[in-house]
Amino acid sequence: MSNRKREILDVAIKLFNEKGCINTSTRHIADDLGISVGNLYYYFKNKEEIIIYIYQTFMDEVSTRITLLKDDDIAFDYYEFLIDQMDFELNYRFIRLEMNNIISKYPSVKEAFQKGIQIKLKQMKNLFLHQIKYGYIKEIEDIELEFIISNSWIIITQWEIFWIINNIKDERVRREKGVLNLLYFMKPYLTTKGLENSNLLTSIKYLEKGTK
Amino acid sequence: MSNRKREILDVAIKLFNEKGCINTSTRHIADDLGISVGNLYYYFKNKEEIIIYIYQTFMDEVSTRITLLKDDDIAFDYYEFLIDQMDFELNYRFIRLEMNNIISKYPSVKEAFQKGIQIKLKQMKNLFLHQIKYGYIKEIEDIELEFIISNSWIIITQWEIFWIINNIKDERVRREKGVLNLLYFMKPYLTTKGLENSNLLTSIKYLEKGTK
Amino acid sequence: MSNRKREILDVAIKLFNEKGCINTSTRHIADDLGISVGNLYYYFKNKEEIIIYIYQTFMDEVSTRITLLKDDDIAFDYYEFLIDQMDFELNYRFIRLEMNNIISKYPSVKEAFQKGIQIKLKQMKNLFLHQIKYGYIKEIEDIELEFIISNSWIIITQWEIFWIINNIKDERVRREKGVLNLLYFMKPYLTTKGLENSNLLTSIKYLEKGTK
Amino acid sequence: MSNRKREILDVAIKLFNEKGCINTSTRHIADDLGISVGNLYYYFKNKEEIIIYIYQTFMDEVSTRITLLKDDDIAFDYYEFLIDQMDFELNYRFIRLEMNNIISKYPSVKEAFQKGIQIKLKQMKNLFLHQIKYGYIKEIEDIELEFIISNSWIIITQWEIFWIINNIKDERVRREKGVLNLLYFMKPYLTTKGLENSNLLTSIKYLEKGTK
DNA sequence: CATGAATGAGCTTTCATTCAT
DNA sequence: GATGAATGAAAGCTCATTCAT
Repeated sequence: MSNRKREILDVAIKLFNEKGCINTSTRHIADDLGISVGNLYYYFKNKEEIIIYIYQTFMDEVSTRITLLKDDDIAFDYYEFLIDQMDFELNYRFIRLEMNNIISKYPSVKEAFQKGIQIKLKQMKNLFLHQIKYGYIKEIEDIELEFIISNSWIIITQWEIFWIINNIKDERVRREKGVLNLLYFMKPYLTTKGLENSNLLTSIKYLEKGTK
Repeated sequence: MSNRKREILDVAIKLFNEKGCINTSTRHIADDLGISVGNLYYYFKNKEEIIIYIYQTFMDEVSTRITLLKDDDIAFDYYEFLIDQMDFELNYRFIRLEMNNIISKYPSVKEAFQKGIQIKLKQMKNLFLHQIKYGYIKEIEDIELEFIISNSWIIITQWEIFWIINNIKDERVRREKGVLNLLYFMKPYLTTKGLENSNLLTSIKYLEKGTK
Repeated sequence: MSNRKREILDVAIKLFNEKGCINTSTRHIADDLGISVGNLYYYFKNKEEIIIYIYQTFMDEVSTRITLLKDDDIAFDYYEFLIDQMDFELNYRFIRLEMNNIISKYPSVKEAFQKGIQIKLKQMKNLFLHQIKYGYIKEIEDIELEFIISNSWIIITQWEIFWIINNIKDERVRREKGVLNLLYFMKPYLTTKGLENSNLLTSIKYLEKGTK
Repeated sequence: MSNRKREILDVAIKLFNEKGCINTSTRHIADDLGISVGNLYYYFKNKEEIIIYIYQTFMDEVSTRITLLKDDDIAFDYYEFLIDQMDFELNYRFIRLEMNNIISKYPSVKEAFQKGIQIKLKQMKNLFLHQIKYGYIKEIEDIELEFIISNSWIIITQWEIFWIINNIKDERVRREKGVLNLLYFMKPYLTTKGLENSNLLTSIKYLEKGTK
């Protein structure tokens, strides 16, 4: 990918996160970069394509970040995973926050989202099954597991709007709250072994100090 | 409130839910009602005010719907409450789905949202404390309770986007999935007494049949 | 139709004829009239609609101009009909001259054109049949008649481009040449009775003087 | 002319005929050929020049195609001439169909057209005079001949728009109709000798079968 | 010869809002 | 109360053309 294309995407991501994707015009992006609109359209055939490229970048980064769990008796590292994950997701906040508006305005983006979500859900299921197998997470019936996973997805992607409305203005603080949201969500599903051997509880304690 | 004002709000709500708030123009609302744009602006000074009024209507209805729990030893009626609650929330879906865009475009709406969320959270907390007091829900430390409640809010308000992206096209089916999301979310917090005496488990079973 | 709507159409017709329909932007029209573009779009939902309205106006005027031939033994008045017809057609020159470009850019205009042409062809056929019946025009086989009529249409609608390229700059002179094109085209089909009793030959003579 | 220049013209002609000259961008031409826009502008200083070159190519081919009638007593071969002529004109349809737009957008193209038309008219006149001399076509006064020739030009160049609007979608069928337009146009001017000795009538019969 | 990045003006269209009547 | 004409800014996008390399 050419440098300029990268630059456009970077500026677009920045502005989308700052002001919202819907509220950011192609001219805004061009102006911010100091190029002409025509030039922007030389690299991308329309705004939809910009969004799709951003989403692909996002998904690519997601893939490289996957904690590949080998089939070993090892507890999941909640802290590292979540801090890392959410930190990086902040760079693409607009995707979660404006998902519905984006979908209804740019239909082909919806397809990209649908593919992306399938991958995420599979990864999450594998993670759960692994932790169940080695006794870190309690046995769960399959149908319940499906809903636990969808609840995880909802919390992972939608926590931020809650803290925005609750007027937490510091992005970093928000993110820590978001991590706590997920840690507390997971807590009841852990076995005694899970609570004793994973870093879930210590992570909670560590983050709660920071939050105060 | 004058009849006309009410009519405008009703049409606005209808269109916002159908096509999205951002995609619905003031002219569109006026046309649908069969009045002039000028007249619409006689009743509301701008689009922002319409949204705020809708949100107030929404909050008012929320209040009247509150299951006022007396201080009695009685299990919470999950089924009736959630079905009723979510059914009614469908009438204001756009608020949840476009929350972020609305906030960033109409800053004064944010304040209304902030007030509204405080009320909701207080209600939810009372409910939890009541059920804990009578042994239907496990004892929970205060800080954990805060996050359980924020997680509840996130799931209650944000479940729909998950099922939309997962291509569940029937609104009714989506809503039932949403109810299941919350029921499964609550399940681990219930005591044995809670599981035996509340209708949470039977509600789950009942809804799972329908969903298939 | 409101005055403003009429004004917009009039300015549009003027500019379309002067600079071409394709080369005239909606902003040109608005500027020429001294109104805002927004206002123009208040009256017409898009440029296509403007064109269709113009074409309808055109066809309506065509209808009122139809020489309704009763079933009497009377020679067709070439002069009055053609001078009148072509004079008025000058006001809508762009339709003939840019037909192909308009059709390919505004598909729904094509349908309007198609309907219009059918009416025209029917009228022309009736006229021929009437003149044949009373011996002013020679007997013609049906299939030949079809092609004579299509040739008439081609000449009636497309003569102007010939005289433009041949550098006849005066619109009035061009029109007289156009009339002569059609008179000469008709000439071979007239019977002796036709030549003696209609004003075709005298019209030719009259116009030729003017042209020189 | 360099090969590359030729290639550009060929692609331009192809695209102009397919999608219209006005609707074909320089970038489109370059892409179709697989060269850069910059390179295209190395060979032609602007789009206008491309059109002029195409028109010159067109006129050159016209010249080579001229049936040079020697001063012999021989009937004109309508069929071969017209099929050949119109077949080849299909390759430059856009010139006839968009003539007016092209002229008003690219004024210097107009001059080229003007020169071209003069040549054509002269050829046609020679042809008529030759056939009159040997009694195939009736005697015609000079001024009438001028108009017959201009009518021929109009029909030869403008027939297609009629059949396009009449929804004849097959190019080949359209062309045959166009040939018939001209054959029928010529018919009344032929003498008995002309009708008996030329292939005009047989051509008509032959083509009418195909058209049905 | 050839590339392809860059420009800037222009296009059609939408929309919240105002205001004279 | 009610109308609806009017505004002007802004949106997404296209295109002929230029120019450094």
